[in-house]
This record gives sequence, C-alpha cells and structure tokens, in this order.
Amino acid sequence: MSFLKSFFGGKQEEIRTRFAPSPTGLFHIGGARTALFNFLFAKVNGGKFILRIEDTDLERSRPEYEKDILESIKWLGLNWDEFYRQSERLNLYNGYLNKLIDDGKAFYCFHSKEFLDKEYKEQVAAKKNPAHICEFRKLPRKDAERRLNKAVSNSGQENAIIRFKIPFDEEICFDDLIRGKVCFNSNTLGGDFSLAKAASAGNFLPLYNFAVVVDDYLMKISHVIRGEEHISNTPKQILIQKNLDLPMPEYAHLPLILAPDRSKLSKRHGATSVMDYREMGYLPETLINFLALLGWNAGANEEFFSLKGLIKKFDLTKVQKSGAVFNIEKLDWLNGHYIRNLSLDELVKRINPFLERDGLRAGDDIEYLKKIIALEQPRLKKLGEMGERTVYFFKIPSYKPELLIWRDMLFKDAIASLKISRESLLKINELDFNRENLESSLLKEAERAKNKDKGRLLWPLRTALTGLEASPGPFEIMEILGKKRTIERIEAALKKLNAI
RNA sequence: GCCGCUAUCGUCUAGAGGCCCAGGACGUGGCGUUCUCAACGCUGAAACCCGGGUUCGAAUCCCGGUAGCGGCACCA
Repeated sequence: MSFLKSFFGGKQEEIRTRFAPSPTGLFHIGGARTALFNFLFAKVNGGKFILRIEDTDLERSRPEYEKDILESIKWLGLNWDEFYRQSERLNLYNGYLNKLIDDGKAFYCFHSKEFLDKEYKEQVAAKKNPAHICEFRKLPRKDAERRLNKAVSNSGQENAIIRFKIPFDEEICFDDLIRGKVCFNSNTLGGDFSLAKAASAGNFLPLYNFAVVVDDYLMKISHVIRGEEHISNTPKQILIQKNLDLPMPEYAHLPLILAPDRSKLSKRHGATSVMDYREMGYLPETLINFLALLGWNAGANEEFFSLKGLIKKFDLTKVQKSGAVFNIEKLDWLNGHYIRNLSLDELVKRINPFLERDGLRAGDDIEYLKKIIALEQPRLKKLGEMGERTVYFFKIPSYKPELLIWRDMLFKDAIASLKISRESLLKINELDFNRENLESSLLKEAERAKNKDKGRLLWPLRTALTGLEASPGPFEIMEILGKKRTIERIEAALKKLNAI
C-alpha cells in the first residue's frame, strides 16, 4: 500500500494491475508469468487484475490468438476482474491527442518512410545514436493542417503521423519496484517518437506508447508489471503522462525467461506456448508453481506453492533482477510431483482425454483403467505419456524377440523360462490371480529351477507382458491383466521365439 | 554503434557486512531397495565474473573492467 501514497497524494487507492498481451501470436509462458505476477500482486493486496488486449496492430492481430490468450489464462486459473480491448476504445484517445497538439507538445510529421529509413541508416553509419529530431516540429499548426487537408482532398488519405516533441537533455527517472531508480536522458530516446498514425481521412490511430498511457489513467491502473523488454518504453510513457498531467503508476519490470543458451526464449527452442504444455500433459498447478519460482522465491526453502498459497506469500520486491533459464527437467520433476499428489479419481479424470487421443479405451471398464493409472501414477511425468507407457494393457505388444533375453541367456533359455512361467501360472485359479499368489508361486518356481538370479524367470516374463525394457513389475501387471490376457501375451512371446 | 538492465553450483535460487572454507531444489555420481523402470531413503561432487577500493572483517557496500541480455518502428 505504501507504494501508492507517493503517487496518489496519500489516498488509499485500490491496487489495480494491468496485464496487456497482444494477440499477434500464440500465448507464451513468458506472458503467462507476467500475467501470474500481475494477478498475484493484485490479489495479495486485495486489488484487481485487469486484462487489456492490445489488438490495434491491424496487420498482425488475430481473433484466434486472442482466444488462445484467454483460454491459456483461464486454464491457469488467473481470472481477471476487468477486460478491455484497445480496438474498442479508439474514440477515447482523440481528446488527449488534441490536447498534446494544442499545447504544442505534439505535432504532425510529413516525412516519408523512405526518408526516415535513410536518416536512420546514415546515423547508424556515423556511429551516432539514431534519433529522428523532426523538422516539422517547427511547422506552425495552421500550415500543418493546411497541408493535411490538401492531402486528404487529393488522395482521400492523411499523409502524416503525429509525433511527440521530445524535450532536449531532460532526465527522466522512475522507481522500479524491482530494480530501484532507473534514469534515461531524453536525448537517448530516439527522438520525436510516434503517438498516432494516419488511418482513414480525418482519423488517427493511436499507437502503443500513447494509448497505453491514456488507458492506464482511464482504467485507474496503480501498477504496471511487465517484461524487461519494456523498460525503455517507460520514459516515453512518463513523458506523455507529464505533459498530459496524468498520475504515474508504479512500474515493475520482470526479468526475461531465457532459453538454455541464455537467449530470449522463442519458438525455435521448441514448445513455448502455454497450450502446448497443456497438450503435453503438464498440469496447470505445475506451471503456476514453476513459473512463480522462475525469478521469485519466498526466501525460505519452500518450493511447493499452489495459487492460493502464492496469494498469501507473493512479494514483488523479492523478484529476481536477472533473467532465468527455463529448465524443462525441473518442470518435469514438478509435474511428476503434482501427478503423484492427485487423488486417483482426479487423475483418471484428467488423463482420460489423453488416452482417448491415443485411441486407447478400456471399453467402459473404468475399474480396469483405474488400476492401470494407479500403477503408472508414481512413474508418470506428463499425462500425455500415459498412452505409450500402457499400450500393452490394451493390446498384445509388438517388440523384437531379443528383448526377451536376460543377460547371457540364449533364445532357448528364454523359451524354457517362459514355459515355466506359463505352466506355473496356468495352475493358478483366475480368482486367485493377485499379486501375492503370483509372486509366491513364481518365486517357488524359480527356486525349484535353482535360479538364484530371479531375472532369468522374471525378465522374459515381464518383457513378454509389456514389450518394454522398463515398466512396472510383472506381478502388479499380471494382477491387472488377469489370467487370460497374461497367458495370451506369454503365448505370443513363445510364438515369436519359436519362429527364430 | 547508442542507451539501459544484469552478474552465487550445469540450472532455479538462499544470502541485506561477521551466523558462509556459502544453504536448499532440479539435474548428476554412489549406496540401499530391486528382474527392469519409477517412487522413496541415505550420501558425494559441484558456485560467489575479474581487478581495485571502503572496513578489524566483503558473496554482500563503492569504483572500474569484462561478459550476457534487452531496447533503439507509422509493432505491441
């Protein structure tokens, strides 16, 4: 609360954080973390989490991307309190734009793109800080408007862009909640930056830095928590605020999420979109916990956090200043942890869509399915792996006959081993086909065959059942499979071996 | 090139001048359990970017290097 006092004259205003994704691509985990931190900061302080879609990039914004953003945020459980689309607020900005022009803080620039490009390249070539200090800032408003009208009557289009008149040699500072005092000199900001571009005749489309300042005011935003890549936009926004006489919200710039090579995480590093993680079978609680810990921690050696727990503990000032590498191994471990902690019923419910996707159905035998899932629960890292790990419960597995060989066994040893298992198992009644009976009778068999190495009996059996090098133990598997399916799989293995 | 941000095990991090020859977690090595795998328990290796200050004392404060990253649009 104390943050607010300085900017709202000591009045206890409500905490209102805004998260402003743009629907120009799939929703990434970086965005998800920014959303999470905004959400947490708001909720910790009993405030509001405001979602503002920045969809005025006409060329790139797409409705399906907006859908992806909203679905991702909902999936993570970060429910927003208010929702806005920049594109639906276009008429709100004109007054502020006119005020800046009236006050001589903004002006019309008639330079062509080609001119601007050339100017930029020349400045870079001269090793100077590229900056467009526009000559048109001196053009009297009357002349500018005349020129504007002429263009409209000639071509039906505006031919100008509205720029902010950057002040000369002014220090612009703000107190970043994470980094402390950050200052920029106005001379280094790239010159007279754009506020709005020509749209239809008589109309200007507000651009990001301008629109966001107006919206922050209108939406009574108290805190702006965003990625570090925005840090150099902040002085521009502050300049607009000052000249419009608007209050300055608090700013916090989050460190970036990095790829293993320490570059910015991007598509070429594999899955980065939140929905990709859902499809692989990560739980939302895993992602929340993981993302929260990426750049933040509670200080103690605590590492498991639910959303609720985070709302109690989250502290923005403890956010890390440096970028954090996205470590998929830790994510997998965490997901395994959360899978193990789920109740069996809940896990069955969540895993079902994945099995359906893989075309694996146990008919309506939910009990059969439950047993299989219980068996895999301690081993599973991602829900999406369930299918490939348990196909053998649904059909006779296919595999190379060599797999049936334990250590220095020969094919004929494997055949003999499987025959012993088969004969022993056939003697067990269907109803007694449980772990304990299976284990005691098979181990007795191993003893009789003077096999100290239990692997000689159990390895061929287990691989015959599963077709897998690694799997749960054979007794548990046979108990679930039942007598008929167990014998079927042994027969299939023997057939395979005999064919050699 | 210019501006800005950052710097503790491989990775995420604890650390707010003495509690630190640096703690936890993932990963990794070993052991136990074990037909295999997982889970679990025990255990090992593994880091303060470099150089100067300040101080009785620095991972911690200051300065300078270096490196990494971000930004420099009529995108957001």
